[in-house]
Amino acid sequence: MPRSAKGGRYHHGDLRAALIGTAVELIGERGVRGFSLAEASRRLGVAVSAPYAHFDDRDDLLAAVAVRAFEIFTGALMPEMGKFAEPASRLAAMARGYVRFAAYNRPLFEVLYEAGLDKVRHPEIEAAEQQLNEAFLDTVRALADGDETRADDLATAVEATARGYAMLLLDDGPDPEPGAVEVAAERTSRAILALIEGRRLLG
Amino acid sequence: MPRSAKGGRYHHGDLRAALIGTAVELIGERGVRGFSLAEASRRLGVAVSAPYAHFDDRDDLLAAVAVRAFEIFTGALMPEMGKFAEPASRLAAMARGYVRFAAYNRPLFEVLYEAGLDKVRHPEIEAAEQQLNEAFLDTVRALADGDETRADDLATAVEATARGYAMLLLDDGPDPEPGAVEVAAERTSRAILALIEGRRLLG
DNA sequence: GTCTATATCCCGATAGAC
DNA sequence: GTCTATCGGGATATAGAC
Repeated sequence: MPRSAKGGRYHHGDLRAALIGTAVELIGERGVRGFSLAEASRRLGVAVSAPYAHFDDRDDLLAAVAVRAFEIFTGALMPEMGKFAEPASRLAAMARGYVRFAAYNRPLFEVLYEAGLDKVRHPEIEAAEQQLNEAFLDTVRALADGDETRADDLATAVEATARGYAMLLLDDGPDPEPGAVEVAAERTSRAILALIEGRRLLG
Repeated sequence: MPRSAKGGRYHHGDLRAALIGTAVELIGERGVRGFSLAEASRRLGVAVSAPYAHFDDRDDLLAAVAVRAFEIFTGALMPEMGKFAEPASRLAAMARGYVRFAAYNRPLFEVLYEAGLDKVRHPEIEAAEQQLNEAFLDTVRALADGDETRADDLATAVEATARGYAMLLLDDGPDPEPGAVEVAAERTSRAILALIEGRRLLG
C-alpha cells in the first residue's frame, strides 16, 4: 500500500476499512477496553484526528467491528449447520462452530459480548444478529415437540453450553493451539448431545 | 467514621480494607479495566499516593480483591452442597450457587475471570481456589464410575454449563432482579441434571 | 480527507515533608 | 501512614489550515 514519505500527506485508499482491521488487531492484543483510537491511528501512520472523518467516536468504530463480527460469525455457522439433517447433529455442529469462532476470532468474539455498545445508537448490530438466531430457533423447535416453552429452555441451554465451553477455552490463554481448539469443540459437541438426550429434565 | 475537616490530615481506621471495599464498588460500576487507584482514593478522601502504603501497585490491590472473591465464593457454595447427599443434586446445587454468586457479586465474579492477574506474583489466589475445586472434583468422581477421564469430561461440562448460564444472565444487564436470578439458577440446575442424565454421550 | 496543534482530562508512580 | 507536589504518559475530541 502506498505510503508517502515521513512528514508528507498520507492518502489512504480506504482509511475506514483500515481502521476496522487495525481495531481487530489491537483488540486481539489488549482487549476491547484497552483499544484506543489514538493507537490505531499511530499504527496506520495517520493523525489521531483522521478517524473522526469516518466515525463519530470510538464507540462508532467498535460498532462497525461488531457488525463485521456478526457477519463472519454467521458466515461460519450457517454452512456448518447445513451439513446435517438431524436437528441434534445440527445443534452440535453449531456449537462446534461457535467454539471455533471464539478461538480463532477472539477479538471479534470479545466485541460481540464485551463492547457494551448502545444498541439504540447502533441498530445495525441487532439486524446482523437476526438471521443466525432464526436458523438456530428453527432447529431447536424440531426437538421440542411443538412446545414453545420447551424450545426456549432448550435454546437457552444450548447457547449457555456453547458459551461456557468457549469461555473456558479462552481462559486458558490467548491464541489457543488448533489441537486444543478441536478438543474443546468436540467436547462441546458431545455436551450438546448429552443435554439433548436428557432434555426432558429441562423444563 | 471519623473524618477530619477539609484540608486536614485524614487518619483512616483501616485504609487497606476500605480500599478493597471501594475497589469492589468501582468495579461494579465500570468494570475491572475501568477501575483506577486514583478514583478509589478520591472516593475515600485520601491522597492518590496513600494506597501505595498498603499495596505495591494497582494489580496488588486487585489480587487482594480476587482473594476475597474466592473466599466469598467458597463460603457460598460449600454450605449449598452440604444440603444434598446425592452427587447429582450436589452438582445441581453448586451450579445454582455459582449463578447466584455471579448475579449478586458481579464485581467479584468479574475479578475472578477478567482481572488477568499474574499468578506468579500472587500465589495466594491459587491457594484460595484449591479448597473448592477439591470438593467439586470429589462429587464429580462419584458419577464417573471410577473413570478419571469421564470424571474430567463431566467436570468440564458442569463448569462450562454453569459459566455459560452465568454469562447469559449477566449479559442481560447489570444488577438483575432477584426473580430473574432465580429463574436462571433453576434453569442451570435442570441443565446440569439433564447433562448428567445423558452423560454417557460425553466421552 | 488528512494534517498540525491544542485544550482538557485522567492515570500510575515517586520524592520528600510531616 | 498520609500529605503535597510533580513527572511522564496517554486518551478523546475539536479548530482551522491545506
